[in-house]
Amino acid sequence: MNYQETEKKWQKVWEEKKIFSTPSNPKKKYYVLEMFAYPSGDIHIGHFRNYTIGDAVARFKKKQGYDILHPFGWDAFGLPAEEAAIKRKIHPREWTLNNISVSRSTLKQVGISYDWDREIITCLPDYYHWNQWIFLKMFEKGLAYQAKSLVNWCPGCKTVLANEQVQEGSCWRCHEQVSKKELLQWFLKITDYAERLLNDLDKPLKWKETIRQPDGSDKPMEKPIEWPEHVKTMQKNWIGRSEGGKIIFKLDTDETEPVTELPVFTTRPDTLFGVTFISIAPEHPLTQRLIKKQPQEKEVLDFIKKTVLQSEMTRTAAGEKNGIFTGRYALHPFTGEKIPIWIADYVLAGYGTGIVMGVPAHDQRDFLFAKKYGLTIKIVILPQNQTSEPLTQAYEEPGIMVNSGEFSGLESERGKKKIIEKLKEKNLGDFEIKYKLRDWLISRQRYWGTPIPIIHCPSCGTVPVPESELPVKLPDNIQDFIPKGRSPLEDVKEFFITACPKCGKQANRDPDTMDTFVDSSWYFLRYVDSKNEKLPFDPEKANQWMPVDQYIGGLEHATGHLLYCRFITKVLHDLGYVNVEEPAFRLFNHGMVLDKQGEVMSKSKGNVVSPAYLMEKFGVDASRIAMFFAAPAEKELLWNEEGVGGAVRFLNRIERYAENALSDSPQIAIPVTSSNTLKPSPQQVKVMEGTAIDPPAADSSVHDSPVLTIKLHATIKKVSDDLERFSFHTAIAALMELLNLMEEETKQGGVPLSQAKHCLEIFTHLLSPFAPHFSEEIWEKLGKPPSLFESPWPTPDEKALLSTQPITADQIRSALKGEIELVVQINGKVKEHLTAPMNLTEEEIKTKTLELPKIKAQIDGKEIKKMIVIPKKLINIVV
RNA sequence: GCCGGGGUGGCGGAAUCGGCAGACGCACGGGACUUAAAAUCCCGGGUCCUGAAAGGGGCGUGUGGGUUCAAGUCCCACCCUCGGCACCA
Repeated sequence: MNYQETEKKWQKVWEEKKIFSTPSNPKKKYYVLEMFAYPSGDIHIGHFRNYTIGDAVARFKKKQGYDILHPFGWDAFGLPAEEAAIKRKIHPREWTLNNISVSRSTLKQVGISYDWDREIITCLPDYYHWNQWIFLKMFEKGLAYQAKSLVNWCPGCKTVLANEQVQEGSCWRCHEQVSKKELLQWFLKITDYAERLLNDLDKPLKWKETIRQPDGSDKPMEKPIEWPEHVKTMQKNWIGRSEGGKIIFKLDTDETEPVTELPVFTTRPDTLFGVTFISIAPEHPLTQRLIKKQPQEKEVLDFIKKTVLQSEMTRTAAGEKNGIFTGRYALHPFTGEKIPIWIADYVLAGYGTGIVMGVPAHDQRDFLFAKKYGLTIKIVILPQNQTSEPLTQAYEEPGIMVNSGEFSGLESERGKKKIIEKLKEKNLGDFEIKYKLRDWLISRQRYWGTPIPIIHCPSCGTVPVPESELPVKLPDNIQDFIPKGRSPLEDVKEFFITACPKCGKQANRDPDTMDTFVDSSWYFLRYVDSKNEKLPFDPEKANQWMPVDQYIGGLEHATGHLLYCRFITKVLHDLGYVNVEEPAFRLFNHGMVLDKQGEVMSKSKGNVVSPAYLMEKFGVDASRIAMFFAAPAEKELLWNEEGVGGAVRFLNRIERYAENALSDSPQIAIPVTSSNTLKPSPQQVKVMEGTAIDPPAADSSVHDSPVLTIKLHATIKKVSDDLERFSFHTAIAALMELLNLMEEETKQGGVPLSQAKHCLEIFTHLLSPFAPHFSEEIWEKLGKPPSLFESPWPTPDEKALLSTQPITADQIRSALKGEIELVVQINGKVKEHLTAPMNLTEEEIKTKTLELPKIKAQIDGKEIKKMIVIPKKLINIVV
């Protein structure tokens, strides 16, 4: 088969017949979505793997009768476009759109079943218009706000970063060490949704009725999202909920100072009586006031200066903790005792209140700090039935409270509650829940992004751009993309200087652009109505198609994109634009593609494999089969070209079988020399012992091979189940087994032409999600009308299925004789096999087993303690 | 340090509910066909011991223990490895 011709031929048919167009009124919908692509050059083999998985799912579901939505688009804003612009002196738009057209053409050539009519490109105004719209809706609700705070600053990219974009203290993109800066920035209030984002990971949610039940029916259902457990766990850790309490320590003051409160957050209120110091983050605004006019003022200021300048990495690296005494004291809320206030570098300004109560006996960090500076260590929790002994490290487990006034003797878990309750009465504390999750910082001081639709007016303040004036277009005429630490848009006067929508006086636009994760946080909703000019999408259409039934992408987005898109979906839900509360019902994470040595593919290493190259060399279908077969889809794949040979051979064998089965005078099999030349030479037309498959018998007196029939139905079941659970490699292995048996049986002369054809037909259906072009071609050769993808997926005949699965040909043969092969073990070790009629009683089986010569010999003289008979499986003799 | 995944032939991997470990394939070795090569087809293979051979026996799923008639699968402890988080009070 000439694969290149075949590929083109069927891609054209699919397009002409609009096979993959989305139906407008879905009855039984299925939304398959792969994460869209960032267009940097052409797509690579990693993308190819991702999209091929989605393609197989979409084709399988289509054949099962679902109305499919399977769209694609481009995550087109972002820094690399600017970098390219600086390096090559071309406009980011040009670079981006060029890459899109190259990548799109590759994707079309590999025949992924997208509905290209719904394609979206986020850097075009008809898309980012709606980023701005969503931003304004959130601004109205108080979910978008501007605040001055300590934010992550990347000196490499010269812009701020969201928490999710800082990895091990470095920038996710350029890997420079991230520092902290205090800046006025825009945030989205994801923390308001922390509790829901956490709960909805496990809470049963109502889904529309078209999601299929395991039993095949289509009932409404209530169940939690089906996401991999590790993704859920990562999100839970990221959200980081902790229950505890807020406790107020009052500053020890004289009359000259106002009453000052030092609130702390703790998860261990039960250790309150063990507090021997208070520590405050160096960045905390209160510190400056505390130390004013203290004798050690200068030293403390020096310490703060030094610490704040250090990068987060060095500060948090080792266990070493540094601090300095402020000279001030706080008062214990129960005892009134004076407690020294320290400034400590291990206290984070951004979490809790930025002030911590130091309990060295029961917190390892406080312990190390106290040891270093010679502070008191006071034990207030003891393990059950133990007496107090000097500690070598903090005791952090629960226990019995001691030295805790009226609370002594209480079990610590109960004590937590009691202490807070008492403090609440005294107005010195309350129960509180804190999250590690911070609000989502979305402003970026860069050009290539969505302009923030806000105008800053000297008299009216922060004014949103009216909806009717959207989109605020990104200006084209920009000279300089080199980052300077403030947005380049500030230098584009026509853009930056504008009139205030309220008072009409001269005002400035907000010069920052949005984080590109805003674009990807709702794109799946745009696909349902990608050309809408009035709204980001029609709610009715969204309710028809949402949620995404199957989302497919890499694990790198577990705490970034996958959290943001859940957040924005909930916001849009609350605003009444969509019914679902979660964007995707099922999530699948595919593994990465690495090179032979297990190294990540990258341009700089020069080890990138392009789909275009594979297409050229092996054809799309053989490449797909090789990729599916090489490793489970969720695991990483070490790409090795040698594997493709096996895939090519597999397809050739199918083709050869088809040629034999379908030839007018099926007398012989013809060895195929290469996939392109199928011309039998006279020498080749010679039956050679062992060289070829004998033809399927045309003679109708030959009866169907029952072994093959049973295997065929077992394979239908196996492949269907495997597709459902994303086990593509075992599905292909099952097809290989079937082909092996088809050949073997045919060779024995036991397969009539009609059965050979029937097998091939079913085979073609089962192969089609993996090798779509090839399957269409065989389908056509079988005399079937195109397209194979309009023809339904086969279902196994239950009567032809054996109860035991999986089954080998030999097992089927025994079964056909009404016999079953049982394993005979002695003390759990396999010694013999017993072939016996299927319906023997346990007693008969026992007798037969003991008659086996080998078994007789082995148990000779030993006492049989017990015999265990597992019906249809095995006999174990215990001696 | 904490959380999660994983460890099975030369390699990728299979074993879906505790019941024949190594399906399927790659690479390899032998053979057939060929002037030759390629292609194709056939055969082989966990490992050790024993035997001239047919055969027979033992050991085998990271390590050590346990539960069970039976463990790759369940439990406990540990080692290695990959990924995430990392002073979150």
